[in-house]
Amino acid sequence: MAVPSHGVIAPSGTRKRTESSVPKHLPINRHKGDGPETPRPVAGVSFPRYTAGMEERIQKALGREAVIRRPPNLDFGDYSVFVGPEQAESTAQAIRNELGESALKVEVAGKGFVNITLSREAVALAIAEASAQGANWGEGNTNKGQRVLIEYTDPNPFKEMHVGHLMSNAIGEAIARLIEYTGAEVKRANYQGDVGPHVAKAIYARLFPSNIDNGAPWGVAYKMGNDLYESDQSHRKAIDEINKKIYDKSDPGINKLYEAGRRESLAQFEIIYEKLGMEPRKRSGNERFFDYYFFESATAPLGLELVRSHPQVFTLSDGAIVYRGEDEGLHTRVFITSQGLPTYETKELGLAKLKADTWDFDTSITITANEQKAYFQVVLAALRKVLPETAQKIQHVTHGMMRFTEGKMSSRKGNVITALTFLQDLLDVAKERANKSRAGEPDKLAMQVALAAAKYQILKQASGKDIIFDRERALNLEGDSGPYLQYALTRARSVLEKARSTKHETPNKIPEVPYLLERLMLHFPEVVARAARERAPNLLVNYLTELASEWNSFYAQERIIGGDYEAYKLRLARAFVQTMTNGLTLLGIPAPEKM
RNA sequence: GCUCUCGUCGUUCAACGGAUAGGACACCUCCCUCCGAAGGAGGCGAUACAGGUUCAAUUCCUGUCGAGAGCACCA
Repeated sequence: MAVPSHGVIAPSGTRKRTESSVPKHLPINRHKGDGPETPRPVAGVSFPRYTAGMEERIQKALGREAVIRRPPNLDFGDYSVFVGPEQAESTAQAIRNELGESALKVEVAGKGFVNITLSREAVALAIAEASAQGANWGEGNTNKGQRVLIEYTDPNPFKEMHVGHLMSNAIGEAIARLIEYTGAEVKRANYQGDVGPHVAKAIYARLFPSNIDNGAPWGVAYKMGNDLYESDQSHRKAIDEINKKIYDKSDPGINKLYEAGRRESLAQFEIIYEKLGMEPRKRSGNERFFDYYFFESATAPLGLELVRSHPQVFTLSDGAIVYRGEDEGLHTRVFITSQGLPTYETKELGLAKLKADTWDFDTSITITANEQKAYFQVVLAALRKVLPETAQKIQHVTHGMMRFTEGKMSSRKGNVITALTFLQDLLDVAKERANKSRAGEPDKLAMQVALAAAKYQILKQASGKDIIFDRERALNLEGDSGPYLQYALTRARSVLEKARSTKHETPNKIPEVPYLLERLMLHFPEVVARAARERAPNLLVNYLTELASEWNSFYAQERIIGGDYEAYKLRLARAFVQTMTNGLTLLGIPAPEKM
């Protein structure tokens, strides 16, 4: 479904380190002296999954459902669960028995919290695991065997892709990757409005050379057509005529123009998907970045068939066929106009059927702006009566709209920010920095940074809420931002690179007390699992921001190369690089080598 | 008017009914003879209002005020 004319724009940037206040200066790891030997994984032997399994082990000890979380302050421990004052002591004992030597201490605190602090060995093992598992670090199996279809982006041919589509794309792609990472088979779908009044408007503008320069982009033609449509009855009539002709393909001249416009628009979109860093799903062809491309021209007939074959579900009203949702607390919506044309609602029904016919999914997720929430509920209500088994597999995830601080923007007023201009603005700022950076290819880096800035702003917020765009803030590459994460990553990489050339013989010792950095890092798999479960990439964004902050602190305070515990600190740096790289990749944010 | 969503430092975002409400931007102090200052350390600063439920409420319920979105032939 095409994302409608959102208000426009980008978010501003801020928030980080949200999940807890990690004190930066515990009297940790200051002492010298010999720590225990680092546990080493034995080649070819899979070692116990201390971290990924930790929550499960605690859960098992509890014997019932309870929320296990990272405490608000790591002073309390590495895991915390609230069980109430009566149960606290017995629960603590059960957890002690279950965790054994993995836990340094399990204690009752406050009015019924059980706090669990991992042993030094357990933390070190988690860090070793992070590096050893490489690109698989953080993977889960909570969605193993699931087949998930996810539809997002949904730009309309003949119109421009704007920032709203960018939001849908960033959120959809991140959710797709998160769900894949937890074991599901994921197919990406893009649903596009290649028929309908907006197409007629664009074609109408193009039909008459006096209206518009024939070489103008289709997005411009659409705007022109829309203005004409609203300005005069005769234009409106003519455009309605064209709309019909597009549906029934009765006019060769229009058909030709239509085919060209559709092709040109779609090709343009693919270029943007590539810029956005999507992975090609197919080797060649014009449609490469999604597994499936669904079009309204295909869903319309399917939807019409569904509506017409269920006269008991729909009712005739003023010549139109409608669905009355009042009984379900919804409202009435038109499915077939009095002129006999299918509306968006009917096409959506057809889309549900088309999806189900195309791939046998367990779950179908659709990402749209939240202004479509009520509409979607009506469609879903109708679908439950028409295709009940498909209806129950459908989930709707909504995102807020981008709005300007100066006031509301509207596509009808023509002040929409297109996807390309938005990216270009960020790119211009990023370029200034990139040219002064250590990167070998500043242009490439600038694009990576611009993408990071854009996606971070979109993904950092809980979905469903509007994103307020403050241009100055949006273009600020400091503080809570995508580049902040990238910067932390490249500094760690830089240390590792330098360590390769300056080789020191250091004893393989580890500090007795774990650094906060490692204690934070070991939670990565759990964060990924939760973000996937809740379809909430912002949880991962928050966590990575906190992690980057902790790394920057660690880096500022601790001498790594040439310092105490050099080998262990380098191992930590390696684990951090792996965690940040995997996290950024899951979000669809580029992880540069240098910057 | 009806329905839904939302009101948290000056601004913009966190906090899955639990611990001292956490960041960033802005503002004020500090820190590059030392692995990268797109960085680090510190300071200032908030739950719209009124009730209710609960051992415990930013979170759940009711009301008031305020903001946004949706509400029949657009998508």
